[in-house]
Amino acid sequence: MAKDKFKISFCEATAAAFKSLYADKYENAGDVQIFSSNFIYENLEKPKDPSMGRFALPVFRFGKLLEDKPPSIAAKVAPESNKFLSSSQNGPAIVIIEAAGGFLNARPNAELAASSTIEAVLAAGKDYGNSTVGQQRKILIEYSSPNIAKPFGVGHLRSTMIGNSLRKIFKALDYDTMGINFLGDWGTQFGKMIVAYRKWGSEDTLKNNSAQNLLELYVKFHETAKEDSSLDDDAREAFKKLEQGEKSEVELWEKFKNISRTEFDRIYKMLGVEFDWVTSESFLNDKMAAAIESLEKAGLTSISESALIVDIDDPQLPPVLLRKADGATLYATRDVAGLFYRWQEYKFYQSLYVVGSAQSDYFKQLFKLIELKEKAESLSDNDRMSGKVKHIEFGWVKFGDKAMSTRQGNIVILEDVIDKAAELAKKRIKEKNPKLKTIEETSRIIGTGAVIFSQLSVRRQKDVRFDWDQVLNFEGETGPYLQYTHARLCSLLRNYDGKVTTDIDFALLAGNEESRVIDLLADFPDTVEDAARDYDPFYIAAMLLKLAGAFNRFYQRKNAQGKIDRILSDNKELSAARIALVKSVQLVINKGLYLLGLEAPQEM
RNA sequence: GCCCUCGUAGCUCAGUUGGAUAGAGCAGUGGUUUCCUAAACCAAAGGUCGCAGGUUCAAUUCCUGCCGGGGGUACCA
Repeated sequence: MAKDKFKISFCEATAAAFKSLYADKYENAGDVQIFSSNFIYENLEKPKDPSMGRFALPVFRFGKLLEDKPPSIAAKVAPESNKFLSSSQNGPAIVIIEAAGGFLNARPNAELAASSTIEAVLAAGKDYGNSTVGQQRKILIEYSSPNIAKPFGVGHLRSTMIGNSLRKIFKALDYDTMGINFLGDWGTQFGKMIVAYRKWGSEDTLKNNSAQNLLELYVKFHETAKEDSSLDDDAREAFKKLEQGEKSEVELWEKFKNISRTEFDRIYKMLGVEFDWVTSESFLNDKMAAAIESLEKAGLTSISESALIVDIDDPQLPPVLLRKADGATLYATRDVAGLFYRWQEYKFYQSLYVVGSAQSDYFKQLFKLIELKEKAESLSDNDRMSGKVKHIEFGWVKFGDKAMSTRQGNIVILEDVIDKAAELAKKRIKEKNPKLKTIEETSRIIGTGAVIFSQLSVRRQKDVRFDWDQVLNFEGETGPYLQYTHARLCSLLRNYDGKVTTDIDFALLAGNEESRVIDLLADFPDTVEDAARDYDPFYIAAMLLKLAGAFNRFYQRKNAQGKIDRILSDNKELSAARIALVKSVQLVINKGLYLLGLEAPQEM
């Protein structure tokens, strides 16, 4: 929670009330617990129901200390605190405190909350929600990282969008952020592709719609290999040749790679996803030997079943394989080399790997390996990356009741989904707003917005179901709902013929609906920090939905006559006050959508 | 077998370090537009929080066991 003046006043007032009401207990206990305003501050909570107040102090746990019953404590302290508040200030009390059972609920003075919040938002503008907590510390975020020679499926979307959003969030908090796309362009799978291509493919396979053709080859390989395991041996052999630099294998590999790269670039552009560094596994080919050597030097390696391994001293985890029995390397070999390389190169504050939870054991292995190595080298804390590298895991994208798996061909092509969503959006625009000039562009924005938001509106750790009906529904808790609300706010701003200013009567914004909107606006900076702390953009998505809902209720509020209480009316003073709130909401929704990686249309 | 993870309304999900009558959206029901964009808003309806114990003033939240889904478990990435 942000240190705002409302909370500070509340804490000082209640601490004073406790001291005077329970003077004998205070004498014995001293300046601890509820007698300390700092302690109270740390124990503030947010009520479940916003109508109960903006923040609250539960007093249950102080029953023993005060030898009093919680409801009785609250009932005594509330009026005493209020008395303290009104006597210590001239003018109206800054917060009003109410007892409710064992809780002390606090409601900031609506007019003061409106002025401090709206002034803060409008002064900061697009920078509202930013902070300097990052202090330019280096943070690496690896995300997306699809495998070459496979199509970009909905399954890749989760990592891509979570990472893309985290990159923006950390940038907003002034971290020196580096988004990394680590393409899978090496490994036995390319042996498989080469074998499959030679068996069933031709030049044509690489021409039209070739990414799709590559997928078919890949799936066919796995289907056939189930019956005939000699194919797997062939694949290992082909990869070994590739790794040894055999010309015909390398040529094929490069063709696969180029096809995929072109495809990926197009998709990232469509999604608005950015990276600061696009690298790949093969980039590390010449760095693996040194990595292995350093592990050997640290005395960590051994030979087991003719493979080179690091036994990581953990009964729960298997050893890390660095070299297979046939001498070829593995993904882990490259990842380890990559870890060392990035640490050496960037000396990061943190390095994040946005990768599915299926690989959580694997990351535990890697981190353990680092820990052992740095211990063996007896590095100083400053020189250790141990503890700075994190696996940001997330749940599966499920399709039907199965996890999406390229190998089983259970995959939905991302582009198909976006196309379908955009098409539907276009249809809706033609019905609702046929005069819109930018139909094509706007329907694209809405379609991608729907798809992206579907990935961010569930907590990171949980599986997310891909369901056509849900993705193509633009109502309720969806990206298009937020975008629509934004367009509506922009429309109000267009219709207002004055200038937006904070030179207004904030008392006109003291209604319940307005106060709810204002509370949420005030929470936004905290929400951004929460999202960074838990590496989960979901917090922002959830907050925006609440904000949009709160605004829409305000927008459609009816007066006593049952008519809409319009934001813009003949009452100039009222319109000026309301438009300042409108502008604030528009800025925050715009910023929030940006941090999530969605575009915010002006009109739709 | 062992390890990890999840189990909340018909469906999809929230529920912050334990706290106030467990909240939204979708679907379904009823309503709101002389139109500041109805992709919206309002109302009613819908729940033994997987099951059983335990810790606590207080458990959906923490601990143990069981049941059920998913994942992982050295030469895939």
